[in-house]
Amino acid sequence: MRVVALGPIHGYAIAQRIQQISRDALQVQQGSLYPALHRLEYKRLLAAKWQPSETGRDAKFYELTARGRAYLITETENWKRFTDVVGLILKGTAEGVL
Amino acid sequence: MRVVALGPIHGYAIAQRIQQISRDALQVQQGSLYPALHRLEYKRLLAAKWQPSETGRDAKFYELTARGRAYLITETENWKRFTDVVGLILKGTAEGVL
DNA sequence: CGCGTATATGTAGAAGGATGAGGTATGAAA
DNA sequence: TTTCATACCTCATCCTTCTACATATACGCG
Repeated sequence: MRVVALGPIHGYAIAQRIQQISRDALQVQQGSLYPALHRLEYKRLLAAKWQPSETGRDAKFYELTARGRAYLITETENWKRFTDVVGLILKGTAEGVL
Repeated sequence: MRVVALGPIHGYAIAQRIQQISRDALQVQQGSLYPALHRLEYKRLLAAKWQPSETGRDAKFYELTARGRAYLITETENWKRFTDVVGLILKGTAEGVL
């Protein structure tokens, strides 16, 4: 969703973008990506329309809906809280053993 | 596993510890915790023995094995790499939109 | 003594999502 | 013309989580 927030983009390009940003550290499998996009569309967090892509072929471009934007913000905060807490546990909260 | 790394501890106490460290932000359900401990024990990442707990009752105390210690270290690094990359994407890699 | 509460472990069923494999189709280049 | 990159999709399987339930013991209180 964060990638889609940068502007309308189709699924295949999302995967490339993530791989590129993460310098190949993260790759989203197509078998995960497309169902996920369908779920987000079904929940009306994303909206899709068919348009010719850069290569001239038709592709399904996704955009954030208003709900999607709100959802992304709150979930980003949740993600930060969650990883902060996990970080606390992994660091051992100053009791540094290991 | 990181909590177990602090010293032998039984399942119930692990849940309390995590909840305490996270100031109630994270609570591990018993239905997730016990099967997870069983899986880790099966994979020989944890070892268990029955001992009387602080309250006098018998409880199953878990400890990291050598494999568990190694596993924890590499997985902690993986976790850091993963969350760093997700952080990059969520921040938009300096293209700051949203 | 009986009762409730905190302690302590576990299982079962349903639901959700990732994975790996496979399938389809098009446009461009070799 | 065959191969490659693009672009979409589905399916079976596995793994994990969640909720709910089930069991049992120690301790304090009235």
